[in-house]
Amino acid sequence: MRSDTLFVSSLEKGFRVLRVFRQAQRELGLRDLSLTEIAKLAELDKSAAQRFTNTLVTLGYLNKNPRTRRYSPAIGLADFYYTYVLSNRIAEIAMPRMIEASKRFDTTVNLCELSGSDIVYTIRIPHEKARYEATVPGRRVPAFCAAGGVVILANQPAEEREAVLNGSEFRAYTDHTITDPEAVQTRLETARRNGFDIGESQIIVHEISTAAPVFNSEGRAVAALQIPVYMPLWDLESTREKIVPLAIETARAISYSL
Amino acid sequence: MRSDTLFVSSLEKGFRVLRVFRQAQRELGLRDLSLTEIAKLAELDKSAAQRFTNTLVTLGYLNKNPRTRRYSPAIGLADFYYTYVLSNRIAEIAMPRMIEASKRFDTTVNLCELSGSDIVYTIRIPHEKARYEATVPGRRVPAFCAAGGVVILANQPAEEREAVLNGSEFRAYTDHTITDPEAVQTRLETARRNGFDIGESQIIVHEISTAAPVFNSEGRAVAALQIPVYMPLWDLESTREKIVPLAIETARAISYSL
DNA sequence: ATACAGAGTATTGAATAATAATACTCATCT
DNA sequence: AGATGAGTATTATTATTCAATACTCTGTAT
Repeated sequence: MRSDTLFVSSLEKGFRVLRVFRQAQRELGLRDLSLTEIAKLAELDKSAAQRFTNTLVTLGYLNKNPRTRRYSPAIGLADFYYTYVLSNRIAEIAMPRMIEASKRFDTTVNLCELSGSDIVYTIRIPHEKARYEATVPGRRVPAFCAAGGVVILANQPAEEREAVLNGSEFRAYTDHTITDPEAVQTRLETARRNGFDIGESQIIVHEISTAAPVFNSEGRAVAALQIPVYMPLWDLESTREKIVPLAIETARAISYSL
Repeated sequence: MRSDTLFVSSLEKGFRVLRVFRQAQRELGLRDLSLTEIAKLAELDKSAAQRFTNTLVTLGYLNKNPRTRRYSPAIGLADFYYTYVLSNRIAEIAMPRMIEASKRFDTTVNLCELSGSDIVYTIRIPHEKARYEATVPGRRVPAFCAAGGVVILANQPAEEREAVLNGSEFRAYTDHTITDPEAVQTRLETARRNGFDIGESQIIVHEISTAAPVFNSEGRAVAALQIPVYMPLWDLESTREKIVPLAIETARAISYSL
């Protein structure tokens, strides 16, 4: 049994400070925070907040505006994403194929991977104007209702799928989100049988999201190739006819090269 | 004078561990590392390396392969990029304009910002197949010879520009890289006068890199809009005729909305 | 104009988290 | 079979971190 002496709590506190900026964006719509706000959100006392923010500024991961004294995430954080994607072989293999796929119908093309009960969009080829947060990599959305999450979960061992679903909160993001547990299961079964999933307005209203699973050499779904299109330019029929084959074909091309 | 008691050295050691993965990619071509390699590269003793890697795995920022016992960057690191770009107002304003610009001639379009003596590509709209590391955000390149860096430096106060140049190593990346200090200065002056820069094969052979500065409301260059095109499909003349106006126009549109 | 409250900064003695030396296990190589 | 090095686990020591507190500054209320 691993001992707590192997856990460095000061490091965890430092990351806790970084994470409050994401929380502030999501819950408060704030791009920057005062020291007192950071202390509260990170559940640290004032001098701990002072020490950790000072350290993060010195290391280049936070900026401090000298006039307002408010803190914001710094460009040094982009280094970590770069480090991550450069070690991500799935992303490297997918990238040229996604760029090519994006041109077929002038659509955005994304790669996503499971993380806990979420999926993370790790690579994006933006092609259409959409909400800013849906154009940049790194966004997390719940796996149970996102097309990319559905196809990954559908193609996993049953007990792993159940563990993820049990850790999920089946919350509605739009009026169309499928949250009934039986309907969620049916959707997963259909996705497994079809080899793709189409979600309509599950997270973003008017978005038709098509995804196909990417398999590794052991036959395990490790990622999903996802192509969002938008009503009214696209409808379910045109998506089935054009986007579904493209998603499946691109996902397969990636899988074959893994 | 700020005291060292405000610096949390355990936090710095944790980040030092994360940064060795980037170093391993760059210097050793390795995607994953053993505990002993991490200890060496991070200049930590074995049990410190054990404690920090264990903590980073627990927090979701490193993966440990149970079979090989090697560590690699984890998807949790993408959260930090997302946090950073969501707080980056320049990127948010730039994104739809970059997507649109990308379609004009079917080219990649990038946004970059100065960081130390480097520029970091913070947003990329990939459009052509290129080296993988040139298609994902987060890549750092030296500002003195990259077109994006040249136009940012050219439009900054003289003492800030000199500070960056003095902190730069004028190293050649290709046979074409301009490294002579006088030639670097001439290039900066030309870029300032022209309102754009074109670099040919400065960092990547056969790449023609065009950049125009993005100004904030105080008239300060805060970013650059950069469009790479590749020989032999493009040459200097067609780049001047088509890409330069597009870069300037897109950078201006971004500047006007800041 | 003045007083007050809260945010932010700076200091420091004490506590405990982190250090790092070391023992042990296991796999690989000779 | 024995040696070596990587990795894991343990623990006494120490110095890093904690957190209480003093001080400064700014904005707001009276």
